[in-house]
Order: sequence, then structure tokens, then C-alpha cells
Amino acid sequence: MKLKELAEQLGLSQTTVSRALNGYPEVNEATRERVNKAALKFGYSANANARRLAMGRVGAIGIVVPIHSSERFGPHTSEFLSGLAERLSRDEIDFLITPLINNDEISAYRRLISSKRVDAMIVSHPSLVDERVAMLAEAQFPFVLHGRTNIDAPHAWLDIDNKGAFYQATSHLLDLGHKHIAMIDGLKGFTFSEHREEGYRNALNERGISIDPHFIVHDCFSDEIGFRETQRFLSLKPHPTAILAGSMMTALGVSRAIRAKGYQLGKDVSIIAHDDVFPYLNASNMVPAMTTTRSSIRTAGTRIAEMLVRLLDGEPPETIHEVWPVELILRQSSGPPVIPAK
Amino acid sequence: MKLKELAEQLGLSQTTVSRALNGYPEVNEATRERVNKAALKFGYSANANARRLAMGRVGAIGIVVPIHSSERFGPHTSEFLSGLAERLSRDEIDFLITPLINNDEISAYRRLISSKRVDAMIVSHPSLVDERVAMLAEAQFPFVLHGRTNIDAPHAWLDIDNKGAFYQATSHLLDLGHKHIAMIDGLKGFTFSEHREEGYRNALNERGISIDPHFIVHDCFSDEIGFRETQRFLSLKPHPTAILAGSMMTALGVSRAIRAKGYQLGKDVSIIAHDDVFPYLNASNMVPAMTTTRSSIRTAGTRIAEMLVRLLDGEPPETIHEVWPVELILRQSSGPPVIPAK
DNA sequence: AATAAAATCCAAAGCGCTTTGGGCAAAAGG
DNA sequence: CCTTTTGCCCAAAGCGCTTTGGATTTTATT
Repeated sequence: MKLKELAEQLGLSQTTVSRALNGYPEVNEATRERVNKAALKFGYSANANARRLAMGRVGAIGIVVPIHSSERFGPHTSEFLSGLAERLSRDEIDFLITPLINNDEISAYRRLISSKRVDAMIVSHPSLVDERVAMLAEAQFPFVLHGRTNIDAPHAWLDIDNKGAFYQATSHLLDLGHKHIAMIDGLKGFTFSEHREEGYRNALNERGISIDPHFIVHDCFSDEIGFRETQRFLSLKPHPTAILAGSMMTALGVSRAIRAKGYQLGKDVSIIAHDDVFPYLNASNMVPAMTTTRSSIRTAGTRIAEMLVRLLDGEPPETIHEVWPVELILRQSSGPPVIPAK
Repeated sequence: MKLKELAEQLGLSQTTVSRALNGYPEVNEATRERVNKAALKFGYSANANARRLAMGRVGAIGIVVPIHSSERFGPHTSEFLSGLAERLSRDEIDFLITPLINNDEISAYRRLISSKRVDAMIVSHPSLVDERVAMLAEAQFPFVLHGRTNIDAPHAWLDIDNKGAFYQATSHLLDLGHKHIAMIDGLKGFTFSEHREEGYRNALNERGISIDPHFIVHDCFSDEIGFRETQRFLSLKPHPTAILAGSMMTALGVSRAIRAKGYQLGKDVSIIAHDDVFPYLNASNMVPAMTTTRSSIRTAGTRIAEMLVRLLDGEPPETIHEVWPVELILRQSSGPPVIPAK
């Protein structure tokens, strides 16, 4: 059923029916009701493509997800999308996921813009100098960045205080007496990884502790990496007495490696993980309960959706940005180091 | 830049430019090349909405994801989507995620159909009698079902052999000598949960072992549920000496509860988990390595995308369906039960 | 009661693309 | 040399909606 037919059924013009359906004021309330009822009855719903073509607005936002690279469609992404969805569904905005094929991000974003399939975009995982941000800002295409970049162009963004989080966590371990602290960070180049490393380094430098390059590793967040790298850490002499894990997935592997070596978690080796808050993986339920720096990536998604709506409502991007503090939650996986009997 | 302008630039008609761009044969190769070059140069890319309106085809498929209910946007969904994306990106099909707001699934699907935003749909997590399938089939809208349902209408689907998987796993435990086997299954009502339970029951019945209703629980897949339910199991007398876990997330919690109780995994209490193959959570890397029934949900996604393409190419839905066998992979988390000294 | 203002509704013009049905040249066939 | 085919290109008609600019009716104002 199309608009024309519905209009004929009702003995009204397309104009009036369209206006009634879209809530325009120049139509009698009684008429509007009649139209709405008929629409419901016949299951009419406007052809989205015609509508978009006519209006020049889409009602969808775009996200480019790499499907082959390391940052692929993992649990972080899906939690984040969940958060987005929670807010966007209220405005009936849906989202278009464009899988990135040949890793040519820029041209994927370009196509998405020029094909007019989305009203705005979300870009994630920025690097320190992110060319996507530069490009989108220059093209004046609305977007919100999840994370931060040093690109100067005005743009909306939300990030958590990664530096502060890892500074806090490292300082806490230092307070406990640890001298050898290792870190499994995210991939080099991403802002969040760099910020985390900065926080870690600052804390160590502040106490005059030199940084052992063997104690810091950059890789994806996975159980496997956590396991493998911790095995490596523990075979070093001296080995770290505390390990910072970039994600809960990593932390799982780290924990296992520690246990497998016969060490006791939170005693022989401490661990602090960054917790993005996955509903199916609860830090406080672990044994021992895991000390974490916590920040819900889902909540961030919801907030970013909110920002996006504001952006689409015409608010200038340069006024939209937030840094969220990250709380350090002390639990049982971190404790004072055991001083080896000399 | 729009088609008309591009055509003017080239001194050609819109028709010819359109045909050149879309690979129609009635245009000179030299002309085509000239057009392609110009398009690239001016960064032209057809307005997707106009294109869709004219063609009646969208180039996108739809997925409705519940965001509040239990089956929300979790790691299973994201892995599955990854798989889909891998195949669909080849045909430049992107996907539209429609968040489900008020849990009125049917009307969400209806709207998606009548608004012509997608060419086809994927439906997941079917129940034994799934009304979405009934509705879509009746509306003759193309879709592929991930899972199985008893609805009679012709439709395309792909499912794994959940019944066989859990029959195998349970039988294996019985072979090892276990008499008390518990199971943490998915939510009641979903076909996969029912099939798994069926496999489990069949194996037990075959050996004449009566089924203790306390040993079987239906819930979401999460670390927390695994932990909590296993604690409950282990407080029973007699307690199960083996536990089947519905997912790797569940298995993490189960393992922890077993260890927390002071039992040894694979010795005092065995565990077999169903592994959907998450890249960041590897069963064979666990300690002890986890015995699993394995079937990659990502690969299933890719295959379903393939089926979808066939469907869109006109293949009749009733000829498209597959059941994938599931392999039982023996590792160290399952062993013979320890006979308690009487 | 006559006029101005407001409330309703409508016809028709786009939105930017694809595609139908020809048209005109050059090549092929007789 | 004339006709037929083939190759290449074009003008114009939709696709189904929104929206502009007017027309018509109803209500308010003097």
C-alpha cells in the first residue's frame, strides 16, 4: 500500500495524508485521527527511500567496522553498540553497519558520506592523529568521536580518562610496595593505548622507578594474549609482582597464567584490570574478586548517542565534548608484594 | 555532485553515465572508462536513496536486536554479525540494525518490511513455534533463520546439531563413569535450549539414569550465572560430578565456582562447555584445557550470508537449509569421576 | 452583513536516480 | 549501392514521498 492508495481510500489528497501522518499542524485533529487509524488498519508505512529522497534526511547513522583487523567486531564494539541503540531507538534512528573490506578506511567513510545513506557517523578507536576525523571535519559531516585525537578541527567527542585510570592503578600498586609492574596495553598508535601508557609511565617516573621495556607490551585484548604474555613476564628475572591488564578478556588469561605457574593471585602476583563492564563477565564475582579501573563502555555509547542527537539538532560540534573520570575499585586481586626471602 | 552535473561535465546524457557506472553493456568501453575516471575525480557516488527508490532494491539486510531482553546484543550476536559482514561486504551489502524497543517483535519486523528499508532479513534465536517466521513466510519476505523452528511455512535456515552435541557430550561423561551430570542450558522456549536438553535427556534415558530436575537449569549465558548455579549444584547431596555449560562465558563461572570450592577441575568435577569460538576466549588455552562441543558461530554467520545472497538471487527458500554437525573435542576438563571412599 | 483572518485542504513540482523505447550513425549483408 | 543489423547514445517517464503556493471554507472582527 502506498500513500496515493491510502489517500484515495480516505478520499483525501496525498498532501493531507502525508501531513497528518507527519504531525504537521495544518490538518484537522479529527482528520488526523482518521488517517492514523486507516494507516494502522492497512499496515501502511511510508517507503523509507522515497521519504529520504524527498526529505534529504535519512534517520540512520553509520558505523564503519573493520572485520579483519585486530579491532574487529568484538565484545567492546557490541557493548558499545548496545549502548548506542538504547538511546537511538527512542528517536527511531537505526544504524547502518558498513563492514570495512580492504582496510581503506578513508574511502569507506567517503562513500558513506557521498551516498547519503546516513545522517551522521560514529567513529571509534582514534589514533593520536586521526585522518578520519580530519576528513570528516573538513567535509563538515556530523559525527561524534568515541575517544580523543589531537586533530585540531572542531568536532564532538567523548573519552574516558585513560591516563588518569592507569596512573591511579599504577600509583596504587606502587603504594602497596610493588617495584616491578608490567602492563599489557592495547595496540600502539591508538590514543587510548598511548594515554594508558602515559599514565603508567608518569606514575613510575614520579617515584623514580625506571621503566623496563620488557614489562610493557602492546597487543589486542584477548584471553590468549593475556596468558601468553604473562607466561613470558613470569619467566623474566626479576619477574613483575603486579600486572596491569587492558581488558577483562586479557585479565582472564593473565589470571590463568599466574595460577598455572603456581602463584597465588593478589598475593604473589597482583593484577589490576581495566573493566569495560560486560554484563556477562563480572569483576566482583571473580575469585579473587578483581581490582579494576572501571568505566562502562555501554553507558558511553548511550551518552554518545545523546550527543549525536544534539549535533543533529544543530548544536555546534565544538561545544560537545566530555572526559569521563574512571574509578579505581579495590578488590582482592591486588595486594602488597611478597618480599622474597633473600 | 549529482548525476546530472557529472553528465554535463562529460557532455553525455544521464542515461549513458548511469549505464557506464553500473556496468551495462550498451556503452562503449572507452566512454565507460572516461566516465569512471571522472566519477572518481569528482568523488561522485550515487545518492543511495534515489537509487533505491528507482530500483526498488536496497542493498541492505535487516536485523532486529532486542536491547533490553536477555538475549540482547552480546558476544554471540557480535561474532555472528562479524561472520555475516565478512560475506556481505563482498557484495557491498550492508546491514541495518534495528533496536527493538518495546519488545513487540512482530510489529518491528512488520515496519521493517513495509518501510522497504531492507531487501531481506536475518532472524535469530527462534522458539519452537516462532511467530516471526510464520509472519515473514506468509508475507513472502526473504529471510534466513539462524536456528530452527517447527513452523511449517517454507523458509531458509541453518542450524547446528544442538541435540547431537549435547547427546555426545553427555554420553561421553556417562562413558567416563559419571552418574550425576548437571546442565546449565539456555533460556526455556528457544529451540536450541530445547534441543540441547533433549540431547542430554536422551543420553541419560538410554542408560537408564533418572533425571534430577535440580540438576538442570535454564538461564542466560553469563559468567555470573555459571558461578552462582554451580555453587548451588555443589551444595547439593549428592552433588554433580560433571557439568555441562551452555557457553564459554558460563564455563568461566562454572570453573571458578569449582575451584573456589577447593575441587579440582577435570578431576573432582568435570566440565564440558559449548564453544561458539570467540577469538578472544580460547578453550584450548584454558587451564586445564576445556573439553568442548565446538561450532563457530562466526562461520555460521558467513554461511547464512551466503544463503541470503542465493535467496535474493531467486533460489526458492525451501531448498535452502543445513544442519551442521558439532564436534566434541576432548581436552583436560573432563575425566572419570573420583569415587568417594565410602 | 461585510470583510479580514485563520483553518483546511489540494494540485503539482521536485528529490536524484534507473530504465524504457527510440534515434542515428557505422558496420555487415545482399 | 541499398537494406539490415549492431553499437552507442539520448529524452523522458517513472519510483513514492515531501513541500510549496494557492484555493476554498470556516471563524473572528468591525
